[in-house]
Amino acid sequence: MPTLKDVAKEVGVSVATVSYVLNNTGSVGETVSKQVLAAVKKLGYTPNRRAQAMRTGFSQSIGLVLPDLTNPFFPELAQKVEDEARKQGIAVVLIDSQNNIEAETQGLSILAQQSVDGIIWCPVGNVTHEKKAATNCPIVLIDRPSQGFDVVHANYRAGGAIAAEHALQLGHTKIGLLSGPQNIESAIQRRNGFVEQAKNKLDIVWEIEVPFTTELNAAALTALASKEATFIFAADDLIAIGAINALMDIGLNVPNDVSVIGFDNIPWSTMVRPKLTTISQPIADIGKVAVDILFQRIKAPEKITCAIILDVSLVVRNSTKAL
Amino acid sequence: MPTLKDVAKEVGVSVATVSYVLNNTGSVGETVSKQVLAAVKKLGYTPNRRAQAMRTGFSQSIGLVLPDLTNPFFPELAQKVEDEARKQGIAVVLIDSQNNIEAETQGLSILAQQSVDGIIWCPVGNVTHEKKAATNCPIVLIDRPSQGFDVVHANYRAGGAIAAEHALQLGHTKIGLLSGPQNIESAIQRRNGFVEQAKNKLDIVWEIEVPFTTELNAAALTALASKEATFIFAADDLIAIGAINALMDIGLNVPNDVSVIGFDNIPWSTMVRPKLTTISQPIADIGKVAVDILFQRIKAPEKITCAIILDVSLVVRNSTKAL
DNA sequence: AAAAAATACTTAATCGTTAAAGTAACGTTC
DNA sequence: GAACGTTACTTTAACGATTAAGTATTTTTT
Repeated sequence: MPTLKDVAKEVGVSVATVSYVLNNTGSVGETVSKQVLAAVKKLGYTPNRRAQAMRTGFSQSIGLVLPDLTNPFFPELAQKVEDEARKQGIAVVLIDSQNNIEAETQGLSILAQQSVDGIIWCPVGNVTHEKKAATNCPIVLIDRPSQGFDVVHANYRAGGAIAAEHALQLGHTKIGLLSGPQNIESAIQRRNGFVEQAKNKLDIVWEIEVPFTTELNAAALTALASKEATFIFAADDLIAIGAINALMDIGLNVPNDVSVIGFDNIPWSTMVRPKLTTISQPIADIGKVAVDILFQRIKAPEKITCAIILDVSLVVRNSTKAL
Repeated sequence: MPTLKDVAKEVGVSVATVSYVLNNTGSVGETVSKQVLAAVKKLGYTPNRRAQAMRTGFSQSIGLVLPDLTNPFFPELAQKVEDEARKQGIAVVLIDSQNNIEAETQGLSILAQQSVDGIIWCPVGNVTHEKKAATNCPIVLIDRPSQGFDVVHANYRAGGAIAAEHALQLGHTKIGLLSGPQNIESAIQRRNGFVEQAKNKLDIVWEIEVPFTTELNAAALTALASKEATFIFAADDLIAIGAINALMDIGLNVPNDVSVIGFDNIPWSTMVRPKLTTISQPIADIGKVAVDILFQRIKAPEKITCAIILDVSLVVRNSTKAL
């Protein structure tokens, strides 16, 4: 790979001059400037980001730490984040913790070693300020807020409330709750949003905590088989799809016997039958906003943290129906 | 972040000594050695990979270039690749070209700038040796072979043949082919494997080329609506799922009226109804083998390229049925 | 016991870049 | 025309690591 030195030799100037031309700093004559640019093109020079990072402290890379790429919410997000970063010439270092705290910690350490300029992080464990300090760079959380950190996420509380309102509108009163992991803030808020809106209006006949996957646990399957609920609020689309399949497996029809609503509006929600009624999050927007905020923080670190909460909306498809 | 210098000062030795201890090179006394290790722990020193890269030429990072993370085949692969790399302390720089050649080229250029040690690449366009030269590092292709490159992929040809055999076994003779993009080697081989095995035994009544997505084009929808075929071989599971939905939308039942077989065995193939009969690729193995080969090539560049072709198998579920 | 070899370090050069400081040459200003 | 400012460069130090080469000190060999 050609270096500044090669370009300098080609033109017959010092490396400093070449650097000045490329960065628009210092003062360089027009003739030399053009010669340098021509040589850069001719040799196919591109800056060595590692060397640049050593001098400037900026590696032109960011970290993206996700809990599980096999959850279809995240590939979409990752795609958007990578796209926004790439457009600005920034590399994205991916860590998939697979919902494992140790893997996540190890991943963050790798990011610190690579000295990324910032991190977009959807945490599986608790986010502590020591963990932040260890990374030594700005962090923007996504999906899962934590005190004292910048965060971008959808309005989960409102989403939960909208789902409850939808149940009400359709005349349902017997509600089953497949709430997500209640140690994760975004799952807590979805649940609480629903429960608050349901208060005194809807009857929550059972509530089971399940992970964010299509595989329901035994308790959930038992609850579904009890046939007590006519409307099920699932904490995300994966759970909803798992529930629909489980219901069909025991001979119940969705939406005729039971209505099911999901959360996220992942691409697959239109590919399953019945198509899923769900609360739509602006996944691409979350990715874009997270990158924007992170780049801002990298340029100018900020004491005051912000929480960007994006609107959600109800998408009615075929998995819910009036009683 | 603490540096070698800090550790050296803490112990009262030179940076060289610290470096020798950490790399098990040179000769260092046991007492000093222990003191250094203690100081490393105390200060929480981790090597600055950027600086290391400048001296040694190895950045402890690899690139992963994929065509589309929203195709569920790739997140699984990415997860495995990242996992294998992380276990060895290697960072993975992700590029999602979104099936766009320009984005891919730009991504490769970013990887070159970041001086990754090697690249795992599922190419959207043609793989030329100039492109390889521009990256200046070993490359292992996945899924899409190209002359003169190391590659890891499943036995597509055999997979196609197995699918044809399955159709034959079930007594089908009128076949519809939803072949994937015929500018992509892996799609070509899937098709050819099927067609060769079908020769003189099966009647391919129509063949439509569609992209690797669930959205079928107009020609495909027309072909499906013609009801000429009783067995459809889709080039991947996404296409198969799209086909099943399209068939159901026009009132045909799968598998009673039409059988559909996919390819890949993505996790979603069990979540759609009917569950998908498909040709299973060992996705995780592909990821692991690709990483292994790449690490080998990084350690010792090799002139002779290899093609690792992994076995596929038929997974019979509910989307195919005897005529 | 003197020479040679091994041990345990330090010094200093280097990777590719940036940027502060230095240096000519030229143009202004009074 | 001397002093000053500006322009257009070059020289050099630094970032954090590795490693060849150098230097004492100790150990082994003969």
